[in-house]
Amino acid sequence: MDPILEGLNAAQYTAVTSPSTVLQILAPPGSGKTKTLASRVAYLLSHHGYKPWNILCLTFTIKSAREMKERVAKLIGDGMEARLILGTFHSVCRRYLVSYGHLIGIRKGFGIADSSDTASIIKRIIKRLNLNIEPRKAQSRISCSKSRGIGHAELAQQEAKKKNVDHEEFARVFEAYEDQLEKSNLLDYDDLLLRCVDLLRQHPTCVSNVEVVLIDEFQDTNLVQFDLMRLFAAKKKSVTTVGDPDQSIYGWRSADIKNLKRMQKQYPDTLVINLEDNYRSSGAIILAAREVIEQDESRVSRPLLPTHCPGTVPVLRRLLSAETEASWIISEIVRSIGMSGGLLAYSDFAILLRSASLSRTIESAMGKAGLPYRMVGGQRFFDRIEIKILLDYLRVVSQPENNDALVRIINVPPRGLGATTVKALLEEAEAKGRSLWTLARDAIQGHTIPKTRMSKTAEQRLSSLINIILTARRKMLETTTRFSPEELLKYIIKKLDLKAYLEKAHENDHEARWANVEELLAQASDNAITVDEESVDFGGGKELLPRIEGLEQTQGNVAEETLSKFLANVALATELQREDDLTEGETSNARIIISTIHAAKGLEWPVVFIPSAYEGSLPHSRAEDTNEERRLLYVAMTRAQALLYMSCPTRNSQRGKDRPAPVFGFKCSTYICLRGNNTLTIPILQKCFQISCQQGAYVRSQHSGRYCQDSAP
DNA sequence: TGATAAAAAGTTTTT
DNA sequence: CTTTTTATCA
Repeated sequence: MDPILEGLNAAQYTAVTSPSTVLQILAPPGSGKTKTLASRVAYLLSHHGYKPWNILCLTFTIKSAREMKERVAKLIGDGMEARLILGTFHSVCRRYLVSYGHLIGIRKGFGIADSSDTASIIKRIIKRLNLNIEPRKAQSRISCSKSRGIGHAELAQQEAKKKNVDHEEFARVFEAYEDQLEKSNLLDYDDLLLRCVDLLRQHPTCVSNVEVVLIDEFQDTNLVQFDLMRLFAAKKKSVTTVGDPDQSIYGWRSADIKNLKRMQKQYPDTLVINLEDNYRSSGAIILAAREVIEQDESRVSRPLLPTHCPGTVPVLRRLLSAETEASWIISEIVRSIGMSGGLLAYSDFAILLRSASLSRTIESAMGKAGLPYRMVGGQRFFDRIEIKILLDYLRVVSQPENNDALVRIINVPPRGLGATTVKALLEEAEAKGRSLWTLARDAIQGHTIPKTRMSKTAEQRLSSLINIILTARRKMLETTTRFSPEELLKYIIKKLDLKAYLEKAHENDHEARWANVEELLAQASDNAITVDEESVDFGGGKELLPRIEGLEQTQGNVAEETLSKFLANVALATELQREDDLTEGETSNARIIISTIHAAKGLEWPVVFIPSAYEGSLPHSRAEDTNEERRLLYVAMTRAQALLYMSCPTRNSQRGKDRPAPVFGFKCSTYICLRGNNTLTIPILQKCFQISCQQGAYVRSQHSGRYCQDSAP
């Protein structure tokens, strides 16, 4: 039997081998979704004779792109996987825009504005226009508009009819924002997709080679991504999507579940295949998870069948405080490892959180107990201040006309150019229609004399900054051999005397910060940063995208593009793979994982904890869609293979002093109680669901048997 | 005008 | 408990 088809069940086999050109696979948690998709790619390659460079495979996260690639490699090998067009929506779009952006007037070497860039641009605009919209709101609204394919021009038209002050102000912010991005030659996350849609609409030949499009996590696509799918598949109209409506947890990012139906309408001969068997979790866990998801009455019922035995029943535990909760989790971990006789390792445990900020108590308890852990999600490595400084320097080297990056570094380390001076310079540049960089450079070189006055020392220091940038640029452009951003970083660090600056500015923890800098250097040098598949062979002269007859791809300076790609990868990377910190003989995977639920999607562990499962946190108090929060809990629960623990503290010490937990109409004492035959009723998401509990699971309770009582003193 | 100190306010999830 | 804004001083 063909090794590609080995070990597939009937439904998976049908999905992998289906001759239908349009396929919609609905795959609940643990049903072998990625396996099926990877097998289909392998099958198409080996049985249909497709060439890998004509297959386009889109995912949402870098992690799943990587996994996809590994799986295909395992199935067919032969280096085929490296030649697939495979990556996240954003990275693939970036690739097309780099190669063909010139066709729709996108300037060479554009940068990517990450969410903090976006935030600061919007903040500045609102301040300048003297509006009183909340910057965060404006930001999400802009992104929402864009994800529905509505630009500021269309929006302005719409708003003209509405005649609403709020809307009008928003439209102004939107326009100014777009204008600012254009000026700085930046594209934000939504632009990457939106402009790629423009490109493919106007120049469909760019993707005329594409024979099949495959999309993972289809329930997370938004309208623009749906358009992208259509456009990518325009020639052969062959599309395979995999997804699960029950795991749609990105509605807040404008993911539109209607895309499933929309796809069936777009391609009338869509074949829908349901995978139903769960190979991941114990029967009891599936049962509990199903009870949660089935509370959603608007949901179309689809079966999820356990293949494993019932196993141990999930546990819900109510505890005094977040601290108690953390130490309970730790004691459970230690106990399980002990009782399993070493069968379970640290890496078999995961703690999944609604919000990253909840990790604090758990992390500190872990630290005290000396358990090795790794936090996934939360603050990104690249968001650390010292790293951002360096990256901003690189961005200025890459694109000096990026005003925002320049503003952020112009007085770091302090050069005597305070807010007022910078503001004056910016206004002058604006008035002259030049970038801040050009203005400053010409001023220093004596071509023009700026109106803005500054002190002699400030002028000298500014001059040295400009020289650093100019020299760095020259270094980069003159490089003909292998170039790595590391050299530039080293040069900048040396010139700035960054170490001394960090020691002065962050007395307490400058060592940790310097370590981060060194980490960044390591990442920049060994290409580990190029998490994105396409970047690996950049220097080798391999083509980014298959060459298309009669279409010219942008060719640029190799070093310049390496730097811009490095920066793009940083902007698109969620986290950094750190395999190198194996301290004290531990292996890097011998760690307990603490993660947000969102970041845990697609993963699985033998033992999963879901702390802070109380109303206000899950469902989150600021969430708009309770059903989505419910699905979030469903996703979290279905990460567990053998043991599932949920817990909730009765008190909340987030604001310093102990205070009763946010109630939101949910009274622990009323809802959490042990009924006659060992059945716990849990108030999750307004409706109760029941988990029958094994006798003895609570024997170690401080409240010997009396679960009905509120444990708060 | 810029740096420092004190006060205030703010916390969802991610490409 | 931390980060960002505002008031004061050099």
